[in-house]
Parts: sequence; C-alpha cells; structure tokens
Amino acid sequence: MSKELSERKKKILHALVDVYIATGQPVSSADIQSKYMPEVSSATIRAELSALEALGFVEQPHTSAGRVPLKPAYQLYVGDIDASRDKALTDAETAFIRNRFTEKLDEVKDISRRAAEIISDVTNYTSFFVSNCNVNVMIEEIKLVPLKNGKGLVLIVTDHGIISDKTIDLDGNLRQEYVDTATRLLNKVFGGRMICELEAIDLDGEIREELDGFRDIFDAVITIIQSYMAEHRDDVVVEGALKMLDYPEYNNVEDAKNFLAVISDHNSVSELLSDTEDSIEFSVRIGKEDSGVDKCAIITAAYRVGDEIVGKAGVIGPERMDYKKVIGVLDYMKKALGAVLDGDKDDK
Amino acid sequence: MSKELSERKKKILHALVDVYIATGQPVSSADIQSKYMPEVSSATIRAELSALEALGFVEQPHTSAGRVPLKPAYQLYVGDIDASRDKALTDAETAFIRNRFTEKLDEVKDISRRAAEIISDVTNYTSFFVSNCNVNVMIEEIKLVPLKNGKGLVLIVTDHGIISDKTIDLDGNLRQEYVDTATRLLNKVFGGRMICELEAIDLDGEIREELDGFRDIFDAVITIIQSYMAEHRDDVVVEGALKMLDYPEYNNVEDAKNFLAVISDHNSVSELLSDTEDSIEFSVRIGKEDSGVDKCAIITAAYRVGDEIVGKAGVIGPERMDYKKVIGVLDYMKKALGAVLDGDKDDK
DNA sequence: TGCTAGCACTCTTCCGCATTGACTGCTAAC
DNA sequence: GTTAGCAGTCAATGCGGAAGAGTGCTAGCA
Repeated sequence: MSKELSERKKKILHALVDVYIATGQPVSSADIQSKYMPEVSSATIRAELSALEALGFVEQPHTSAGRVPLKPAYQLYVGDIDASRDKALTDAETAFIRNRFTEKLDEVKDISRRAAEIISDVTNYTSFFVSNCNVNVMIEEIKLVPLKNGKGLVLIVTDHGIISDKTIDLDGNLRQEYVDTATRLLNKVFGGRMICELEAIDLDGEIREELDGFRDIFDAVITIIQSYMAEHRDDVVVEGALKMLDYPEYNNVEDAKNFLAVISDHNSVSELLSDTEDSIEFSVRIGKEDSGVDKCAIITAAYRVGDEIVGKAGVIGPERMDYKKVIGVLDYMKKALGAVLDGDKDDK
Repeated sequence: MSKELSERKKKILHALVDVYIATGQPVSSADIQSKYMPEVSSATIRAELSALEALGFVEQPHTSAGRVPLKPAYQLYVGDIDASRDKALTDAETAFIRNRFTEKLDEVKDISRRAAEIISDVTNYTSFFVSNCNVNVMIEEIKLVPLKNGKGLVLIVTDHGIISDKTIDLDGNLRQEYVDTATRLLNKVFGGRMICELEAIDLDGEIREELDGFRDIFDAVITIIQSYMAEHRDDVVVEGALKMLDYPEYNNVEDAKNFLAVISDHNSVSELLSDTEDSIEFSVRIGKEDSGVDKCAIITAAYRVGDEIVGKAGVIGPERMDYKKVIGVLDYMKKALGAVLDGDKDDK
C-alpha cells in the first residue's frame, strides 16, 4: 500500500463494505453500480475490483462470486467513519438510551449493567462493560466492631459503599480502650485516602512510633483492603451473549460454543479489553489475531471521569458488523454515562 | 396400560433404552438380539417391538428404521433404576468427587458452586444447584453502628455470616444512650431467632410497652431482613451450560439458543425446580410438558440437613441421558454434601 | 487512454433419478 | 410360540445435467 487509493476506488470500497454489512453476501459489481455508482458501468467497477483484489482489500470466495471485504477494507472503512459520524443514531434510539438511563439505579454495579444492556439492545450485538471499581474509591471511615464471638468486624466506609465482609481475631485485646485507640489510629492513617494508594503503602515511614501493639490490626486491615481490591479489580458485565448466534457467521454449533466459552469467562473478557491503548478514543480490532476471537471484531471505548478511566465498554460482533452504528452508540453513551456519573457524584 | 408387561417385553425395553442412550440412533431388532438376547431370534424381538409400539412405548422415525424409546419407556427404565443402583459410579469417580470436595471452600456459596461443578464434570451434562439460603440462618447479634455521615449501619451477625449492606437514617437521635437502648431492644427481640421466623413477625404482640420511640428502627431492621431474604431466597448456580451443545439433539443453533436462554435466566431455572414434590427422593421429568425445556429431561434431588431442605441439585440433559449415572452421582453427592455440611457445622 | 457492451467461461446450487443399504412385516414351516 | 427367509419401504447417497450468478476478456468507441 505504498500509494494512496484513488477516490473512485475508495468510493467502491465503501459501497462494497456497506452492502456486505447489510447483506452478508458477496457483493457483485452490478450491486455496487446500481445502488451507488449509476454514472459508470459495471464493467468499470469490475476492473477496479480486480485491482482492489490485487491490492489485498477484497477477495472472491470462488471465481464466479462477488467480492467480500478483507481486513484492510474494514480498517479503511472504520478509519473514515469518524468524519461522517453525523446521523448514526435515530432520534428514537437516543431517546431510548436516555430513558433507560434515567430509570432508578441503585449501585455502581447497576450502572455498568444497565450500560451494557443498552448498548446490546440498541446495536443488537453482544456487549460488555468492564468497570475499574477501585478508581476513585475513598475511605471515609474505619470502624472496629467487637462481636460476641470474640472476633472483630472491620468496617470500611467508602464514598462508594461499605466494605464489611471480613472479621479479624481480636485475641484477648477486647478492652474498649484498646479498640478505641486502634480505631483512632486506623482513621488517622487511612481516613480520606483513596484505596488504590494503599496497594503499596509503607507503614514504617508513616507513624512508626505509634504503631507498637497495633501492627497486627494494621496488617489485617491492609490485607482486607488489598484482597477487596483484587476481587473487584475488574468488574465484568456481559450482555446479549446469545445475540451473536443470530448472525449467520455463528450459525454452527461448534463456533457458537467457542464464542460462548470465551465470552462467559470473565477473565478472558477482561483480557480482551486489557491491551487496548488508553489514549485512543475507540479501539477497533478485527479478526482472530487482533480480537482474539475467530470471525469477530471488537470495538471498545474508554469512559473517563476527569482523567481516570472508570470503565471500558465494548461490542463484539461479526467482522461485518455495523461499525457506524456501534461507534455512534458508544460515543453517545459517553455523554449519557458522563451525565449519570456526574449526577451520582452530586447526590453524595 | 391395564395389564403388566411381560418380563421379556421389559427386558427388551431396557435393552432398547440402554442402546439408545449409548448411541442416540434408532435401535434395530438385530442390535438387541446380538448384544442382549442371543437366545431368541431377531424376528421374535421384532414381534415384541411391534407390540410395544402398539402400547405406546416406542416408535419408528420411519418404516424402515429401528425403534426409538418414548416417554413411557424412559419412565419405566428410570423406575427400575433404584433397585439396580449398585455400580453406577466407578471408584475413580467417587474418588474424584471426594477430592474436589475436600479442597478448601470458604463460603456456603462456594459449596453449592462446587457441588454443581462436580455434578456437571462427572456426568458431562449441564447441572444446577439451587440453595435455599434462608433456612437455618440464625441471628446471633445485631449492632447499630453510627457513621460520620449521620447514618447508621445495621449490622446483623448470623451464624452464616454478616448482613451489612444497608444503612438507616438516625435523624437527630445520635445520642449514644439512644443507640445503646435501641441495640439492646433489637437484640432482645431478634437475637437467637431464625430469620425465616421474621417473615411475618407481630411486633405489637411482643414488647408493645417498650417499643415507643423505636418503632422506626424496628421497622427498618425488619425491612432489611425481609429484603435480604427476598434477594437470597433462591441462590441459583448453573454449571456446564455449554455441555448440552455437545449432544446431537442440540446440534442446531436455534435449539441451542433457546436452551441457553432458559438456562442462563436464574428465575426460570428456579422455576424449573420449584414444582417438584419435596417428599420424593429423585424427581425425573421428561419432555417439554414435564421439564419445561424441549427435548430435555431434568433430574433433581433434594438435599437436607435434618428435616430442612437446604438445596436442590439437578441435571438437565437430553431425553436419552445416562439416567443411571446421573442418579448415581446425585445420590453419592447426598453423602458427600452431608459430610461437608456437617463438618461445616462443627467448625462454628 | 479510459469506458463500455457483449460474450465466453467458471463455479455453485438445485433438482431429479437411480442405487444402496438398513430394517421391518409377513408368511410358511418347525 | 418361534424362526428362517423374503419382499417391501424408506432414508441416504451419489451422480449428471440445467440454471443462475458473476467474472474476465476483448473489441470498439469517445
């Protein structure tokens, strides 16, 4: 691809991808001519298609068939979408998105699930949402609650909810005074901190002198926070996994099984998204080598609050998916999600 | 079926179901004769099969094909399993089950997941486990923990873990004395009770005179417990959902999709199990009308601790599934699970 | 030089038809 | 009551020819 493609070749490629996305069938020169380029003859288009085939943009399933786009064709097509993004969504669709988002949502988890639902419903593809739960979580308060059974519940109140699923042994130290001092020290050290700061905290540098006798408790609390973070690192939601089976590309059980096995394993979904560059707005990966799943394309978008990435949404569909629409939806979701998250912040 | 089947007819039916379970192909008279009844000729068996067809036990897909068992044939087959249950599992299989159960398991939730995994792995069918979480949960202690933000965390310590995801507004009543009294009253009323008792508690009958001024808190706590119970009524775990796609019965995408849609909706799974009689040991339901899913059979078993049903395990597979093995596995799981749960009890 | 009409060529898809093979049902003999 | 033997039925397989879709090529035209 040393040389730039002629305008006409580009136009033909766009038309071909458009038609192929809509029909899933090999596209003939006549198809392109009748619907997109009535000013030239099909023979001319045939000649151009021949050239595009030599350049590796399209291929024929067999001699007497039309052309099917290859990866470079999709890439060119996707690369040109940004400019023509104007009317990707109908008014009904944007209204649908707004409505679904204004319904009552209790927890952060609900928001990502809802977002994934909306994306899947509007695009008709499988969607996922990976939220980075640990970002922006601040510790407001820590309490030690002595229980009857000799243990103590560690209660960590954050601005995103309460972490309280772990107890520690309080040994013989059940004296109220001891618990009070420990609580005061814990709040002094941890209060007001973001939990992601605590991943590699250096206690000794902080309050070495006061630490004597509370070392165990501090270690226990740090362990609790770290294990919480590990458990909640990537919160993966997948929606509409079965929608992929509607597309003829996945109309055989073997492929369907492979796809579902990948998509229902949250770890591998998380991996699918992990290696995207954080800097780019939309990542489009096509084909097995890029997307990790056979005959698929994955489009992902990163969602931010301020500078932090709070989550990544993605759509996985057949290579010939409706890129314009998907990118339009993901883009619109940025606005909608931003509004919801900001509103959420104000609430608290 | 006014008259009892002759012994020979029964033997032929059993053989036919055996072969059909193994092969999935219509079974011919010669198949049965060569492997199961060399003492008679295939012509004799043909005559018997003809009679069994007239009685509605078997059918022919077409004139020149072998016979396929119908629901009554399966039912008879299943009904006779109990007696011959002797060697349904190999030693390797029972060892596998024991090993998988002695690996570390943290929570009740883990146990049901592990049980479902084991059942699915040993049988090679889709399995599910519905645990009735609310049974046998006793309230050990209730604490009110005032938080900085003016709210109070309601902490309910049970012998199965801590319920602590809800806060209540403490209004202006933050005086320590008030909180202490409320806590004392709450423990007096709720302490030591099973949470399922609280579904329809009558506060007024209990401690009417002391209740003044704490009504709000009591109502809030009851609401919290009830909503917890509602959320945790049926904890559904499904394992090996994709295994069904390995069987030729589900070798087309349409059926596979329907199956997966049902199986991944926890509500409908819960329904699949809900209408089984609690009294019988194993419930076997065959066909769409009984099982709710097309071309499927469902076998469920109830697991008890004492008299209470703590969970139901089930296997869903093609009609021609290996009933002997499945029932053997579910039965062995009763013992294994019983051991685990009792050990669990001792721990605490 | 670029475009186009026309035509031969290629390859898939579909349909009909004959063949094969797997079973059964029936009948006559034991 | 059982069996051997045989005719009959039906699905599955394979093959050939016709139809259809689309291309590539070539000769002529602007």
